[in-house]
Order: sequence, then structure tokens, then C-alpha cells
Amino acid sequence: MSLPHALLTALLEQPSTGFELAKRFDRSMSYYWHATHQQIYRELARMEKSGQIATEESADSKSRVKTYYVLAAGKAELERWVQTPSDITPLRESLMIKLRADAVIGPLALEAEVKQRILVHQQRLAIYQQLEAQYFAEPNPNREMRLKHLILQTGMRYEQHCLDWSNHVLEVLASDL
Amino acid sequence: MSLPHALLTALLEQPSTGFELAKRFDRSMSYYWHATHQQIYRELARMEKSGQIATEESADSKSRVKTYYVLAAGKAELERWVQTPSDITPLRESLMIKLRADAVIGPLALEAEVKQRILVHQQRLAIYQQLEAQYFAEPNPNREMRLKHLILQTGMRYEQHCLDWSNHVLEVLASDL
DNA sequence: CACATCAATGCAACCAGTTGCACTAACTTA
DNA sequence: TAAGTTAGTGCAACTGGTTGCATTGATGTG
Repeated sequence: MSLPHALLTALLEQPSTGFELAKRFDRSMSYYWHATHQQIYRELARMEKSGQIATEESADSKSRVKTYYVLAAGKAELERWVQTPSDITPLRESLMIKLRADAVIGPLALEAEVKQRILVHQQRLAIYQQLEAQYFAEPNPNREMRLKHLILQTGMRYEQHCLDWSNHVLEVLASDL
Repeated sequence: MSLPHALLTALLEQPSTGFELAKRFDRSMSYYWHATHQQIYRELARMEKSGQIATEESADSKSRVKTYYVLAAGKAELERWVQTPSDITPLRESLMIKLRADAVIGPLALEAEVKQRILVHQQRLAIYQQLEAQYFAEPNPNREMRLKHLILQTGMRYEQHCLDWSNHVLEVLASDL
């Protein structure tokens, strides 16, 4: 289970409220680990109970806003987890099932869905390219920035992979007419 | 939710018992849609109740073995589903979280896990190549075989993509010493 | 001032996936 | 023939993820 560790990482970068975390997740992690705000709040409550994180007392006490930060136990847990190999997350790709169904019970007009995906992957790629230009223009980045750049490039590689594949599928489907 | 439709597809190819389905899933679908035998049995029971599949009466009635086959309603449902675009399944890649954690709290010896993954991807690729030689040697395949070959090639492309990426990560991590 | 919108947190119910165990029937081998 | 393995089905309990809704306070606008 990786969500708590993703949250620990995000909180180490920047102590935040649940709401801010949810937003940052959407922006910076949602393409390789998705979480809803509900999951995030539940997980934060659990982690607080187990002593991995704590809330900063807000200046005016009437506010409900909780800013979480990581305790030593939380950082230790993150280090432990990072160094424990985890299983490869199994793929879940419904389009493959559809392709197989199409193979078995005849042409079912999958082109439309593949074309739709091409648009989505192109959009994501464009967003990544923009992020890259925005955050990774620095000529001599430090280790942290080099690794974060690597993560972004991973996303770009993946989207490009999906694009290439989608175009290939369109060719194969077209050759079947 | 794709599991019922994956099962419908598999049952259209070949009426089977739950046990056989579980085995075939492991062999032919597990790399893009994983399911445990528990899920499969539960789902088969649901689909029987809703009239999409039925069980063949076994010759000697004392056997508990149930061979399922697809009813017209099941095939119709599969066709309907294939033609309804589904959302792209969000990625869940814990190694990315580990990389990000490594970027934030310093080197944590990720090389070992990446090297382990390289072995796994190589093994999978080897299995796929063997399957390709075994089932797709035919010079002029029909539409069904062309599409099934495409699905297998998708798996091979994906594993190759993961291999290339893993090697790239090793390089980046090594350049950080 | 009333109304809308956004920031922020959370409950409750549900659904999907996992784990562990238990059972029966057939076949296999010491 | 007793013990072990494999085929085959399934229950129960749990965890993780999703959906829908409710609440509160602040800020903005006709």
C-alpha cells in the first residue's frame, strides 16, 4: 500500500492541509498514483493516529484547518518502505479486453475509442512538455531536480509509448477492412 | 468494471469451468487484467443470476463441476460494453513514489529494486517471445489471429518499454554518485 | 443583504479486490 | 489401504477505492 508513503513524501516536501495535498496530488502525482480527497483525508487521520504525522496548531484556534507535518516515526517508516522491494503493480487495461472481444466476436468499431485515447495522450504529453519547460530549464540541476526531472520524463516516455501503440492499433484495424 | 466482460470473452472462446477460466486468465490475460479465482467464482455466480451465462447440466449429475457458457443476453452485453468508451485506467506505479521519496530524502539504494525489475521484465518478454513462436507462426493469419497477435505484441512492447526505462533509471542513479 | 462560489473537512454506504480457510471428489503412489 | 496431490467450488472477513452528500467559514458580487 503506497498512498501513505506518497503522502509522507509530499508532506516532507511541504507541510500542507488535506485540501492542498489533494490539489498537489492532482497536479504532480495523479498520472502515476491517483487518489481522491476522501482517501487522502482518511489516510491522514490514520497516520496521525499511528504517530507518523501531526497537525500544527493553527494561530487562531477557531479555524478547522489542519496543517500536517511529518514526525520522525513517519520519516523512518518512509525510509523503511522505500528500501523494501514491492511487487510490480499489475496492469489493468480494459482496452485489451475489448480488443480480444473484438477478435472473437467480429469488428466492433474500436477505432473511435483508440482515436479518443490518442487525443488524451497528446494532451497529457503537451502538459508534461509545458511542465518541463517551466521547472527543468536549469542547466546544472542538483540531485533532487535531476530525479524529479527523470520522473517527469518517465511520464512523457509513457505517453509517447501509448501514442505510438495507439497509432499502430489504428493501422492494424484499418488493414482489416 | 471489466472483469465480467473479460469472462464473457473467454467463455465465448471456450465454455469452461471456473477453474479452467482461472487458469486461462493466468496464462493469457493476467498481464493486462489480473483476477483471483475468488473474484472469478463470485463474478460467474453474479452473471448466472443476471441471466448472462448458464451452466451446462453435467452428464453424471452427482458432479459439482459447472461448465458455463454464454447466453444471448451475455453476448449482447459484451457487444454493448465494447462499444461504450471506458475511462483510461489510472496508473498505479509505486516505484515512482519511491523515486520521488528518494529525490526528497536522499539516496536510498533504489538500484536493487530496479535491477530486480529488469529481471522480471526480461522473463516476461522471453515468455511472450516463446508464445509468439508457438501460436503466431502462421504466414497468413485471419482477422482473429491478427488481433490476438497484436495483443501479444502489445505486451512485448510494454515489457520492452519498461526494460528501456529501467536501464535509463540505472544510468541516472549511477551518474549521481 | 442575499446569493453564489470556493476552501476545507468529513460521514456513510457501497463496490471491488485480497486473504485465509474449508470442503469434496478424483487420481496417484508408497 | 492410507496418505498425498490436484481439480474444483465456495464462504467469511477484511482492506482499499469510489460516490454522494453534508457542513462550515470566508470571500466576492448584483
